[in-house]
Amino acid sequence: MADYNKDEIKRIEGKWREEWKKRDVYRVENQSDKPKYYVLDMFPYPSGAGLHVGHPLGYIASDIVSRYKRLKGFNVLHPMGFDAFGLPAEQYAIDHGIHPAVSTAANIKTFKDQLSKIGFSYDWSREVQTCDPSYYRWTQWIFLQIFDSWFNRKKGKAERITELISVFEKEGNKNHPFPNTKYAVPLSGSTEFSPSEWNSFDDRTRQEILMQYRLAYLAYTDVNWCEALGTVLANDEVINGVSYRGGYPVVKRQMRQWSLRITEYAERLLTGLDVIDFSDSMKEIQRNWIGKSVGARITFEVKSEKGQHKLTVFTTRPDTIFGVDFMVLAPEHELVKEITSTKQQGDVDAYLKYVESRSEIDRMAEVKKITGAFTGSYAINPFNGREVPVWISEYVLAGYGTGAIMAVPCGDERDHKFAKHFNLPITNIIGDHYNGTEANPTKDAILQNSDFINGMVMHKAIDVVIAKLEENGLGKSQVNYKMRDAGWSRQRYWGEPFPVVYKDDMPYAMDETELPLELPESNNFKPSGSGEGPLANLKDWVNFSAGKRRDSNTMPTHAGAAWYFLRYTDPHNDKAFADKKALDYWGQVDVYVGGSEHAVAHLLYARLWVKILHDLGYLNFDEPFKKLINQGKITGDSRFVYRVRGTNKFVSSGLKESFDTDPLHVDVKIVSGHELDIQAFKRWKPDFADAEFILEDGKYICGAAVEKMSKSYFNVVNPDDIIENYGADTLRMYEMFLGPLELSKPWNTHGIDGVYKFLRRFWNLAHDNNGNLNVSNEEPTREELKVLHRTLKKIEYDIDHFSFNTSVSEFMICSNELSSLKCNKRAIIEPLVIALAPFAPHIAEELWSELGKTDTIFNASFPAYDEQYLKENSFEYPISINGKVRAKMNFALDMPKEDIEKIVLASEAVIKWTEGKAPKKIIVVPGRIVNLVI
RNA sequence: GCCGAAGUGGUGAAAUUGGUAGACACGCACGUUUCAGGGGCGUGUGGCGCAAGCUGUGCGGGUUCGAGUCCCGCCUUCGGCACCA
Repeated sequence: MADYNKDEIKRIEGKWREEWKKRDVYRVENQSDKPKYYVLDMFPYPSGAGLHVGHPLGYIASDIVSRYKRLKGFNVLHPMGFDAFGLPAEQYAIDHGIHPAVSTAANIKTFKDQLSKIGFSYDWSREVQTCDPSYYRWTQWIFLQIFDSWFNRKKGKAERITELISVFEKEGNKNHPFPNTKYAVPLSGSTEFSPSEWNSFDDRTRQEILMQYRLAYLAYTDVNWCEALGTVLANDEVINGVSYRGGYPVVKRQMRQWSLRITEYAERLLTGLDVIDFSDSMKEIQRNWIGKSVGARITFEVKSEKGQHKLTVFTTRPDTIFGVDFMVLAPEHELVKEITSTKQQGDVDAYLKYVESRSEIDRMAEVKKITGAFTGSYAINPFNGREVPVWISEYVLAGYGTGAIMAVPCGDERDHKFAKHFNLPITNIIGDHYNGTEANPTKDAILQNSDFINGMVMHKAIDVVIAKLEENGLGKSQVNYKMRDAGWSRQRYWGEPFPVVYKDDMPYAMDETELPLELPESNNFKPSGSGEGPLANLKDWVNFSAGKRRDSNTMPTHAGAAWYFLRYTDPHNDKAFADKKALDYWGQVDVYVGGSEHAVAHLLYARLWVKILHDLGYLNFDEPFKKLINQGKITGDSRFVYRVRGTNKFVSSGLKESFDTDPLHVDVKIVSGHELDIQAFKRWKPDFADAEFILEDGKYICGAAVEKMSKSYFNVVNPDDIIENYGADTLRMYEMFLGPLELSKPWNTHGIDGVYKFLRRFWNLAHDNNGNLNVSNEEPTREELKVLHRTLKKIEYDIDHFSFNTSVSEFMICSNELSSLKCNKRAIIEPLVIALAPFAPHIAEELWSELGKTDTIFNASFPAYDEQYLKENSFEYPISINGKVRAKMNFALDMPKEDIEKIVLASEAVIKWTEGKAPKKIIVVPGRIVNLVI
């Protein structure tokens, strides 16, 4: 027994870490009489750099929640694992010749060592690693279920391919047309076939047709090809049209690749957002990504030298149909070569050549540049027969809608600029709302020059026009989504191999019993150069048998992460991805804590996989995460010294303007606040051993900047160092105290003393000067009970609202008050120790055991607060007029009776006088009467 | 440009949802402790003012007995998307 100092903290924390492990207190069972609660962290990618203080932020929050829920009587699942496939390990292997499996295992060990010191309550027996064959066996298995499914649009859900086949046998595909006509190529001409046609197709044709429907399918899709790196890059490795690494140009190139048909789930992914508890911004990011727009498809006739053609456009504004002054096609549009007139051929060819010459970078850099060419043909407005010219231009994207638009210059800014640039006439259909120099996209104008919708308000005319289009067979209402299908092939080594075998170039699912298809051993991680991944180098593996071939691509890291939360429920199962009973028992994740950077990719894929597995009957829920909390990033607080150019002289920040200087990052460890420790600086690097300094007021003051934590900025704060000096409990509480969880904030170790002092004071409440336990069994006073119950209530409220910074404050207030009351009563201390346990488990457990408890504090129950102690300082007084309560007043207990009477009379008068406009509630506090005016 | 979030002391931030703005903590100042010290404890600390007092939550209006909180219009910062018809 000693003071709560550095050595004692080490002893306590070490002791309990051991003890908890020995007693296996974190193990969770899959059945219980208690209600379940599932608290999940986004599992980390184990990078080589180890943890910095930013990483544990979310983990601490989720740990507090899970410990609290456990104290509240829930059976809590709180697992951890590793997203262990991925590019950095592969890149490291290329650079250092160390196999990804080796470096990944080493990194995982480092992570676990660091995590274990922070006192997390993970059930490590449930750990998963996505690169483990016993795990990715089931990633591959789920992939095969997706491959074996199609989306029945009539029912809005996924079904087995066998059901589609029986539909084809009975009725052909007339009720289930190809989902994506872009890829519907196996049939010559028509995209519709009858049952008898289906039955006459050979197996190869059938497979190709089925491929068009599968939720995991092969197709020629664009990839980002980087010639300089000789490899394909993922979208997030391409920044503004150049490679993330090296900044080399990137071009689009077609390759046969796997995709997931996530677009079929666009609507469900969108409506699902309404029933889950994500932040507004997170939902908004997903909504934007899905990008739903409602409008109509309208078909125009086009007259050209070669004859009549149909041109279909998508528009969200069918009400502007009479303002159409021209049409624009994407340069890639298939109709371009059909309708280009002889006279315009030169212009069009020149333009197509120009478009082709432009790289992605050029396009992005010059978005505002207006270019285009006239095709020489005219389209006919289906309502009034007006002929308008058809142009081509880059600003119309081939990949969205139909790749063609009807241009309404008075209402659309881009169309307007285009019209002005090429001197095309502009029809005004919105009267005064159009000023002749700028388009106005309003929906509230009264329509003019608009035939049968003249005089109508625009937003009301939309449905009228659609009805008329459908009536005349000229178009129909249509919903469009920006979201594209998800590319699922990566030309990489360190990922899950696709569990398929190609025969005659068609992929067939491997048998379930043959899984996992293990990643073959290799020491060659370099891309094959042909655009294929490193696995293509392993010829024996790829062409493993005559006439049979394996896929040389691997899945993206999103694959393993799309379902890991399901595996935690039953991580050692080798008969299924998880037992149905376990899945049903744990159900949805109640709280998911992680960074907002996964807003689109990971969260959408996880939601997609769960929806598919739900449709196929494996899950009884179709949203994985009930509630999502995005913890903010913790940034680094960098420090700079200023070296006078060409010298070894360093000038203090305030004086640097008088010199020509270069800023250099300096290790934050040798700076106290902003003052540099000059001796430590001289020792830091040999170059600085005889550095000279120009000081201000005898000090060297450093410059500062908030940046991402990075080794190269020397601003990384390692949690191990904090734990070494203050202990894990202080680290945990301080990270929470720093500010609201969702906020990003720079790390600053300065305030940590406050939290440390609190823990010491709390410790001292129950200990005498010699460090011996000193609690009394006296009955607590009303005042002490008030402090206790107010604290318990506040802590409950705060944890339920994920407001951990205020709970830490509340503990401080509580301990300050108890200190000044000199309260060391067991009846007060004991419940507070339980309340503190989620935040500072080590010290709580130690106090708990000192108080004579033999069982771990985890199995205690969170003390309930009692309202009766909280209402004591004020009372409520109803104010009645004619026997009806019209307002309530709260009076402080110590308010003199005469004053209360005066106020009540005055209030009644006010309420009568103002006829009910008076306040419902008036707070009256000592020394002040709030706004009583007669 | 569009969408989302947010602007409160020297600093991190509270404000139980419309009711004493700045809790709690850092920092700072003063005091104290047989205190060598950057340690412990205590007091003070939004600004102006000796004071009573005045003023104060990005800016300008509004609603209300009462606004950090609600409404309208701006400004700034941070995130997301970016020719999506």
